[in-house]
Amino acid sequence: MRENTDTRSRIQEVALDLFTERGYEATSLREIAEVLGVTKAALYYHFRTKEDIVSSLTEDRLAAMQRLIDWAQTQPRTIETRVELIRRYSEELRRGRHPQVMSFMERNQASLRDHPKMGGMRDKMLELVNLLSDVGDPPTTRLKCAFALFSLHAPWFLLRDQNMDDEELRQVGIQVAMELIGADGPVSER
Amino acid sequence: MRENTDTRSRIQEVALDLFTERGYEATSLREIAEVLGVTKAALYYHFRTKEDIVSSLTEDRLAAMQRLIDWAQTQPRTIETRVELIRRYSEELRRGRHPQVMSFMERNQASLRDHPKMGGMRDKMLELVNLLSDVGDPPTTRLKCAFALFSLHAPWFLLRDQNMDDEELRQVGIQVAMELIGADGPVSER
DNA sequence: GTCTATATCCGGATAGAC
DNA sequence: GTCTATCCGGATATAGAC
Repeated sequence: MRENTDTRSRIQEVALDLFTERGYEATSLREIAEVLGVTKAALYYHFRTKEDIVSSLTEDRLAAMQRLIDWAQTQPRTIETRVELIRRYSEELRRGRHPQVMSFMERNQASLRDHPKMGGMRDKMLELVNLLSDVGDPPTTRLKCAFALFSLHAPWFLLRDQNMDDEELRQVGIQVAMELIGADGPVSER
Repeated sequence: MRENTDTRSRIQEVALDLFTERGYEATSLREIAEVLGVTKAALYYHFRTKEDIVSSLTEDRLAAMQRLIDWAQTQPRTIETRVELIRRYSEELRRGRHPQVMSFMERNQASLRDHPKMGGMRDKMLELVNLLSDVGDPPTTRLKCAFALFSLHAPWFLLRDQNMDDEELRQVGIQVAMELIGADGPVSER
């Protein structure tokens, strides 16, 4: 584990790009190898299967989400905690390949449905929505909380046409998320 | 065109289900034929290619969106028009297979990226966002308008765990959409 | 309108040399 | 750590009988 040979990392990068743009199933290992200037067999030295490449891509993301959940569960269920949860979630997205990984999963939901790591992802997302809302809340509130999380990675593809840099997009996402959970601004409690 | 042989319609139905659940690329024509109790060759009588099945599935949806855009462009750019736009969009989703088709496209974005009909879909979505906002509006408003549209089909998969019927889910979507475009409720102009 | 049979191609994955 | 060569299965699509 954790053998960060340069090639391993390059494989991840190219695979993530192609999986996101052309689709997971539509991207063959041959194509990935071709872009890297190596052969399929070379990939199999670094990853046992195609699925394993996806696993390696999502592991960091899952671990980060779990840490966030663990933290939030030790905190009081106040609006301040939720604001901080949003802030920390968004902060994570500045590190590594997290935004691309989210985009990849977003756009390949159907193909990844049976992937071993996906169940965990869905559970963690649900858990985060639960932490952003209370048991008695109406469905509209739940929907808005789900959007709040979504809002933190959505700007990269929903606002692609505006030309804004990563940090600006991130701020837009945060602001809308805050409104959606009922902190700050006019989208408050109801 | 428009030969609504029973089988043709059944092919569409089965294909839509499988494409949505297992993924477009992962679903073979053999599987579709198997579920229907016919052979692959039978499918090729009704549809020239696999892509054509997708085209037939999305055509109604695209036409409905175009009608909506055409209508809105003849109206004043007021909040009342936007409220009515949301209402009509949501009303469409009660007819035919529209919600499933949206779900299918949502979950297979990457695989469908190069599909001929997809460019039109993206353009129309963008146009609708433009009709829900004004040129000078900040990016946060644009993001909220995009979410407003999304809110009209999202309940079906984001609120899957609550057990609510189609009409209840639709109402939840509408209410959140209204808040997001700044009509009704506390999520108003800002 | 549906079948059988087949052509053609390309996918993921493995074995074993270097 | 990367290569060549190859296996095996299943994909889309077509031809032509019924």
